[in-house]
Amino acid sequence: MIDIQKEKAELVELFGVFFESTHHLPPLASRILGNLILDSCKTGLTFEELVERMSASKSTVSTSLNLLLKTNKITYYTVSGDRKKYFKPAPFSTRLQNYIDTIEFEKTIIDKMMKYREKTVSCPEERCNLQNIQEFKNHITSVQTLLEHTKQRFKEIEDKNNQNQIK
Amino acid sequence: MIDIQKEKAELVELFGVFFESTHHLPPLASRILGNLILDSCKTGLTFEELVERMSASKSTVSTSLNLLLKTNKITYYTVSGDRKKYFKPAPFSTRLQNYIDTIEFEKTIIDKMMKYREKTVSCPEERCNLQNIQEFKNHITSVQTLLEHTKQRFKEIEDKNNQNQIK
DNA sequence: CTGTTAGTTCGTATTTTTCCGAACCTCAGT
DNA sequence: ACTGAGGTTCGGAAAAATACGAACTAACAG
Repeated sequence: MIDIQKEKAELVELFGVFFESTHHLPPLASRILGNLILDSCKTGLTFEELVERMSASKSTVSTSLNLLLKTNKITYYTVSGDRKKYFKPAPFSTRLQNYIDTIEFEKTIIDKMMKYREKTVSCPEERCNLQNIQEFKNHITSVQTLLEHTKQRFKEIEDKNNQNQIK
Repeated sequence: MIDIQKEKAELVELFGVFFESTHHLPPLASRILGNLILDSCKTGLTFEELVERMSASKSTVSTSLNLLLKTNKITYYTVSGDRKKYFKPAPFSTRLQNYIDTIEFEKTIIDKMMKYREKTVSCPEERCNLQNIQEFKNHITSVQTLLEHTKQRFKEIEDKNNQNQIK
């Protein structure tokens, strides 16, 4: 029993470190997200449960949750006749969309860079480099397509699950 | 002329914002990386040139460059009989490797999570969720394979270029 | 209309990050 | 052995991020 608790704590910590560095999230927000992911399929965690688990203040938990909501990392649902919010990690389709958006942004920068470079090429090496950049852009476009495809698959699964719950 | 300068400054800034948020880099390091990328195919920029362009202190530029080197975002080469270092962005193959490593880390976390979850499943929903996680893991493995493939392609191009330079 | 639950907002304390300048190091030329 | 170029290292200042508590709001229950 105590081992399971410990294993869970270590996992939350691992997720924490991962989210802090890859998603650029504050420590507490990262741990909250880790906790939600580990308990995701259960009913979801309430504000108060999180305050207790994290042993953090209400204000910080509130701010963190709002940050996670704004960046589409989590969602919440409510039950009528109950004022609590039940927080869950955002569905995979949404999380994948975040990556797609990042790549989209990267592509617009690359386009601008290529336009700038075309105006300023001064040696054959630079021309060759431009080709490489185009290759790189093609590559991230493939990644984007792959992400889009997976997102669509998850979306279908998620929609089906939602319909079952409504029934 | 002045327009080109302005366009370049805007691009450095765009790259700066992008690297700060996606690679979690300090402002100055991000701008340095942006500058190196924009001037990449030329001879590379020296320490002093960077100090001047960034109008930052030597110490900060030194620290930033070492950070960028340690995280494999840039490289440098030297010319014999010249003590200067010429900094360039790391080749695409190396930059792609960074993403591959991140995904590798993510996979180990997912594996640990799945082991934990298998021990603690308590409802059919959770079992379904586990399947989704497996699907997600399969997805990021495909991304990894795609990255690996592109990396290999760039590696060949880069090796060929290096051999030409030696000749 | 009073109390309670479920949070939010705001000002501030604390911690961490980022950057700087001064002193220092190292190698090459003289 | 002295000088200068090309950096590095270290202590600290300034700025930014993170978390906190107290006061507040909004909705509902009695």
